[in-house]
Amino acid sequence: MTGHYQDPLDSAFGDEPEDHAPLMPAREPPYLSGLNKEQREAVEATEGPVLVLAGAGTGKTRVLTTRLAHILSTRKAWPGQILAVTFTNKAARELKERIGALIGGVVEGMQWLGTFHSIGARMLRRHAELAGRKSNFTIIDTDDQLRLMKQLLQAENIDDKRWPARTLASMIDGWKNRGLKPEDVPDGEAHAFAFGKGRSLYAAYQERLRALNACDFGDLLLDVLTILREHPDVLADYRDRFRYILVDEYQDTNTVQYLWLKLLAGGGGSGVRSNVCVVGDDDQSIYGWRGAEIENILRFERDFPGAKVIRLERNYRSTPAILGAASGLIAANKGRLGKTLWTEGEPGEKIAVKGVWDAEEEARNVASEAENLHRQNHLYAQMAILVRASFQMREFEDRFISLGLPYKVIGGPRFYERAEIRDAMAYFRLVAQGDDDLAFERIINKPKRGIGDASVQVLHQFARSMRMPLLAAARDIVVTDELPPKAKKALGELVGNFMRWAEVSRQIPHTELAEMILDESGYTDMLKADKSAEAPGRLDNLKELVRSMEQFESLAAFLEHVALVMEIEQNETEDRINLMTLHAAKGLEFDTVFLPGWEEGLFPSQRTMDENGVAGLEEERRLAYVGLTRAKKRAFISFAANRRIHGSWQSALPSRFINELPPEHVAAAIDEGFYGGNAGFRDNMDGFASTYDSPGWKRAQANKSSGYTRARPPLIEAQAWSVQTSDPAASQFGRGDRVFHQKFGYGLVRAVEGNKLTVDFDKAGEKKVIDQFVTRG
DNA sequence: TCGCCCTATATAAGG
DNA sequence: TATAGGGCGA
Repeated sequence: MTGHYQDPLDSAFGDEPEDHAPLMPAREPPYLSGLNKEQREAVEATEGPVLVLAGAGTGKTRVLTTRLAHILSTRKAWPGQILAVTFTNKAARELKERIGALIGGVVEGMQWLGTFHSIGARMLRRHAELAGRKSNFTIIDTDDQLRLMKQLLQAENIDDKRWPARTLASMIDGWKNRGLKPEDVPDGEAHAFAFGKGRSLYAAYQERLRALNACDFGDLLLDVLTILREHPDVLADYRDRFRYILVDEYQDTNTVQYLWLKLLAGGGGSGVRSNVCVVGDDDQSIYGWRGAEIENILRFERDFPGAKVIRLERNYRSTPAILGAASGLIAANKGRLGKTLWTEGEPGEKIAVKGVWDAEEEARNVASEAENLHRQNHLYAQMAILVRASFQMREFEDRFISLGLPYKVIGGPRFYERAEIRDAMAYFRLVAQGDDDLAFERIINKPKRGIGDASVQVLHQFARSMRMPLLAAARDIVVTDELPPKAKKALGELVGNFMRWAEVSRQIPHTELAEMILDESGYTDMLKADKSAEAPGRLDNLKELVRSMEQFESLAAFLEHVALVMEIEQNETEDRINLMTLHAAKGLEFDTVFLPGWEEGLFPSQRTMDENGVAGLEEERRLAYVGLTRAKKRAFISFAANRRIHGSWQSALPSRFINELPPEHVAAAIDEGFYGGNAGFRDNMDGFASTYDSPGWKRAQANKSSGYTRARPPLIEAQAWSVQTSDPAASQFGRGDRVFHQKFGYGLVRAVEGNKLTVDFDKAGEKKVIDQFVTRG
């Protein structure tokens, strides 16, 4: 049986002619065998611009690696003549490893295979002087970025309560993502921050970075773009060098990356017909909030006239049922390039959709389902729970811990983002580069050595007047009487330490140096004295940090790696269930996928819809599509009628995405007891499918999304799903009423606010509930 | 300068 | 509900 899903938007492009020259079978290289027709075409179409639309699970990575291997083994280019860009280090690593496996041995010399940022850093170090920097510039992290901006706001006397540094940081990031230098920022946008100070703050920030010989992640791309634009000789050199260009996840490129690429690839009427191949899937574009422009991929054929478009549509991952559900869902989006994914085999299990009372029950269900599968010899490692927001993880973790079910969280705070690691890194950075003021500020009083804000201010003043970096200024200030004796002594010791560390750094291995710094600075002692629960873990992390330094030749090499990679590799052999956000799941696959929290407001996220309207909703829908297509064999979707968000209870309707799943691929269930004591409704509702097919349900959905007349749904839905939409004035309860709630029991109404009641429950304490969930008691 | 308490706030997270 | 950061008293 074949699942074949017609996509109504599929006619956006015509079929490609089959015009490639057939290879002689006898001489066919082994790596080509096993590729399907389209994959093979994508591998062999090496010349001219190519867009490979790779649907979920269609063998994209295989095509990418084979294509590169093909170019190398047919000697079309040397490794150093290929530019291959990815978004994540993981993807870059995987490419490198798999090419090696294909052509035998390790690939040497692919120095231009990497992330946008690592390639940007490489280029910028080569031409640093053209961007007004020295080639040993520091790459600052988001912490440093924020600290710097706070200083700028303070210097400008801007109230950082009203205009938080975070907001400025994200505005500047946004501008950099769009390739805008301070002078390019449109007036209107510059005025959006602190009464028109946005642009000058951006300029001041850049000025400070330059003075610090530092740059942020955005600069790694924007400065390179500027250099390529303003120095035709440099551009010509790179154009000449890169015989083949390959970009992975093209739908995630932002404007700077796009402009950068277009310059290098010579698109847009430059007359150069370059061999640029971009690979991506418009249906999996989920990073608009990070600056990604889905338009880039939609527009590729116009940017590179005569581009060949190859669609990979045969899915090797999921069952027809899963693929059918996902295809049906994504069909609701407009403005797609359109693909018709298909697969072979038995239809497989339907998507299980289940409504539950609250998040706790949802977690109980998922856990017991997982245990069931595990008893039937399914590996936990082949199961994943994909949530929209990380706060949803808590319920699952609680449940797994109490059951002793092994789990692991993917993503989340990364190793190099931990405070203790950043502190240690700041010490190392400062030893390597004495004028790294941001690092110095970070650790000047960590561990506490009696140098408070006041002393730091004095030091700042002094450094500024002497036009010196802070560390050098500290060395000078301790022979004056500018500082109080205590601070003066402490600072003197610190400066002495740094001078000594810098000295011995030339003589001893950097791992030894690292240990010396951590011990002599008092940092390890501080953690040893710390009796909090986290302290031992932090000490372990520091040990791990020193251990990971061993793989690097020098301190400088290590620092560059950390700045760009931010993660530490860990080998995983234990059988554990995976818990992560939907975003973190992109590119992964599992036999079984649990998709909890499909509720209006949570998924699709209300905030995204408020901020970005239909485009936001469509991105949420793509996220749902990504989630579903992670599943190979089975998917479980659930939604909870009630959820505690930031401590207060909220009720929600099932996600509209549930309604958009083709019914033939869905098996729905309502949990027993969902209607609690409300006997009489249960008979109508024994199958959820009948509910959401019912006219009442459709009407409720229509009212929900139409936005204006929010009619109160019929009582039956009101009871079943609750509403956030009922008339605020209509609460039938008043202060002092005695009420009963299904979950919390009896209580006394303390306050009424629209349809929200604050109830003091006898057992559960004070809670906010929606009036539809209580009855008179 | 340190530490405690109070209050404001709350997606997603790559490099 | 949890946490982070600011304000204020010792």
